[in-house]
Amino acid sequence: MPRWSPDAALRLEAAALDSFEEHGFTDTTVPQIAARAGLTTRTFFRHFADKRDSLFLRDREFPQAVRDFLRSVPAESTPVATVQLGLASACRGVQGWRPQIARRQAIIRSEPALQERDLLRSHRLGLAIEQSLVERDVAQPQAHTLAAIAVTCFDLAIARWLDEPPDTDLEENLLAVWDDVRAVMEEGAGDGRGR
Amino acid sequence: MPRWSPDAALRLEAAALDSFEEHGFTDTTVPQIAARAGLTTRTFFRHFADKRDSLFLRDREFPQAVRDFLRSVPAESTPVATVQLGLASACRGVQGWRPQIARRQAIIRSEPALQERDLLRSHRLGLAIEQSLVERDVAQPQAHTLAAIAVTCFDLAIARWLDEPPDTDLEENLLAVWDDVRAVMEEGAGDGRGR
DNA sequence: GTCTATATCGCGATAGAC
DNA sequence: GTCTATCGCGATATAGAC
Repeated sequence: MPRWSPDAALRLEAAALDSFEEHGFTDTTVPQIAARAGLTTRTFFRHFADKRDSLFLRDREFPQAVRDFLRSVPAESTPVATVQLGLASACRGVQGWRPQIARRQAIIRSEPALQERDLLRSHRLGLAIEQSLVERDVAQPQAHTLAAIAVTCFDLAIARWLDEPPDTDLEENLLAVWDDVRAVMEEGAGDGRGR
Repeated sequence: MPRWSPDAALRLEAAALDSFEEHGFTDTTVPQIAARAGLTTRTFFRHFADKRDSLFLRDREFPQAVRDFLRSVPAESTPVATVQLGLASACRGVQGWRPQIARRQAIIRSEPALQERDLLRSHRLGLAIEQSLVERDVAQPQAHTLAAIAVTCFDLAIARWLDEPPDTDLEENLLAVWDDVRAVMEEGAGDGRGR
């Protein structure tokens, strides 16, 4: 039997989520979280950069997963189609985590510091998409913009999804959002005075 | 003669910028910044939420200025045209601050914690645009998306502007970026297989 | 303005895995 | 033995309470 079990980060994440729900983010101390996970404060900080970071363990591998998936999309696929495929894949990856995501969102909403950290999550997702597009020979500015649009759609779809019954399909939400965005885009493609 | 001069926040901001450039962000302490501005640590925290915040004093009034400007745009203007006018106005407001912005960007790039704070700046600008659009009876999701695109364009234009000679016009950069975005949008308006 | 909690992190030691 | 994850102690600065 090992002296320490190998899932320290996961236990810390669970302990943090529970603690934040019970006492609120600010009134929870790192020693409390660590103790709850059966670990020390020092160990907490070896796994997480700060208290906020403990809520975002799950998202660490997400950008890489997106990059990996986008690399598997055929080169003939247009940038927009590629991004759509990527988002659909991301939806499938996220679909099963709805309860945890809902719990986390509730905590994030309650704390500006966490909202800020959540922006970093979005930003990193955008960066992964942007880099993947550049790898596919999309020009930097276009890649940047398209990635920003994609992230906006994704976040918007998640927000709507969490407002709906638990069995709703995230991917369907995403398609609906994408259509909304397309409407904005088509207006934007004109001369600014409608088409 | 007042016992304290009325520009405490401005002096602290300048002191912070200088200190960060000299010793780096992490190696600069708040007492150092405060002393340099001839003030106490306590006073620093009366003006700024945290160390990072001292670099973003200028941006506080920015969202409100954008809101005010957008309220002055005629109601007949389409959402996209309105946003374009708003960004052009923002460009004019920012144009004069190029040296300070360039110095700040260099520091931000060096420190992940500051990059995260910078995302909050973008987010708040987006929020101001989104809210202004909703006030003009644009539907929430469309307003959200259009605001995200606008912020993306603005940030991209600033980034390009800082890479170019000091006398370059920011507004011209913005128009160029907007055209790039329009290209992406037009492809996005199709069936995902190009047009 | 002063005082204090606690977030954060450097360092050396330890204990199992291989 | 070497490597890695953890622990325990201690120092400092941030940030907020009084």
